[in-house]
Amino acid sequence: MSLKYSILVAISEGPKSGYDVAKQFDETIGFFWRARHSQIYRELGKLKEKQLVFAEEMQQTGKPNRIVFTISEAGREALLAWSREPSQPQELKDDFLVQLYGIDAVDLDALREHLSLRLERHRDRHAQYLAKHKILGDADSLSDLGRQLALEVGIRYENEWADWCTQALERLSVEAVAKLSNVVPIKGSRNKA
Amino acid sequence: MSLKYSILVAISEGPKSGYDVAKQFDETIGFFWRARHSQIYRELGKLKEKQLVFAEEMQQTGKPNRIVFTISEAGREALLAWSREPSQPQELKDDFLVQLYGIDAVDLDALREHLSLRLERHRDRHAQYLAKHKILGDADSLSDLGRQLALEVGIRYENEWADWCTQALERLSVEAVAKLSNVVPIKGSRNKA
DNA sequence: CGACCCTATTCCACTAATGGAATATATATG
DNA sequence: CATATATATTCCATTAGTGGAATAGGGTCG
Repeated sequence: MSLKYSILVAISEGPKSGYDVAKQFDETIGFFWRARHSQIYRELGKLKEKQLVFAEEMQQTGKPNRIVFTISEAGREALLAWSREPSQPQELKDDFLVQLYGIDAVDLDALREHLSLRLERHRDRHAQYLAKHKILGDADSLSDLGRQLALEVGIRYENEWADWCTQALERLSVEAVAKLSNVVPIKGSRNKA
Repeated sequence: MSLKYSILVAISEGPKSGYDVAKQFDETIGFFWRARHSQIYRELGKLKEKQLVFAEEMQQTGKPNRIVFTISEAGREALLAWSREPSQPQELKDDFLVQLYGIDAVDLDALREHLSLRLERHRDRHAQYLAKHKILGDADSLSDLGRQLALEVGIRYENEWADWCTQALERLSVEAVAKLSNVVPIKGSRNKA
């Protein structure tokens, strides 16, 4: 529900075109709320209709005209109102965990491969967040502090996942699983064999 | 995209009615993939159409007839195929982080309140996952190991969030912020004041 | 005995998000 | 010169998810 507000936050920092917002989503806000440019433009249209932003068309040649959006007083109020109602924490929602849950019905080798891929990816992301965090340095303003804290969620998140992947790879290794399988076949009362 | 497969996983354990699946979602799979019963019934219908499950109506009096779904061979294959293609890790996507990012445009007191609420909630969830994990004991079968690993993601996730909330509450406390604000107003070139 | 929860499913209106095609020009890179 | 990249927006088809009403008889608790 808050793509709308994510965009409003972006514009609250200063007037921006759809293109600018999309760029900012790629670089910063998108860490916490991803969106395609098509979504952004559509949402921007709605914000304009509701008069939370106003639009100004800048003449350009060669490219389509730039439409610059500025937040309105109503927009600022909407942002405040939004921040006052509690938001739902993101639920864990992941194919991969479902696959683990149903591990008996699934291709174990594939799972291991996916684990390695994820490990890499989480490490990358972790490094990315860390770099952004470093740039902020010691937060000496409230707005830096906010961004820092937000990034720290990202850092923790990716770090835990990476760590978990490493563990999971060990505990699901061929050798580790072989040790298990020897013990269970008696108990394993699944519908197959 | 994988509500479909989450349901298929549930049914792969043994024949179940929509109601059974919904219950299981409340208790276990739903930790990793939430869904309303209305979604489940709809998806079940689609699975049946695609012949990944077959349905058998059990006569009952008093209540609507129970429709029991059993996985088909095609269903098992679909599950395998699904597990072979890599899944996208869940993106961090959270209103709260966006609010932090836009902290200047937002109600700070409200933010603090929400942080406390979240802290509680994450602690609750953490305890919940931990309890489920304990029940599994030392995983002595592959399927237990899978479930254990899945739960461990939940445990880590909730734990990190709880930890972060605690930190954030300190660093966003009135006193902490007061110290900041004294330093910055010169630099703060926001559009207000 | 009334209130409420459990079993069990169907249906529907709605909002949100995905993802990519289409269009058009300037500038930079090799 | 060709190719790619950056600027800038519009449109659209589709999937996924939310949330709650409607129906209906059974059992449980005080």
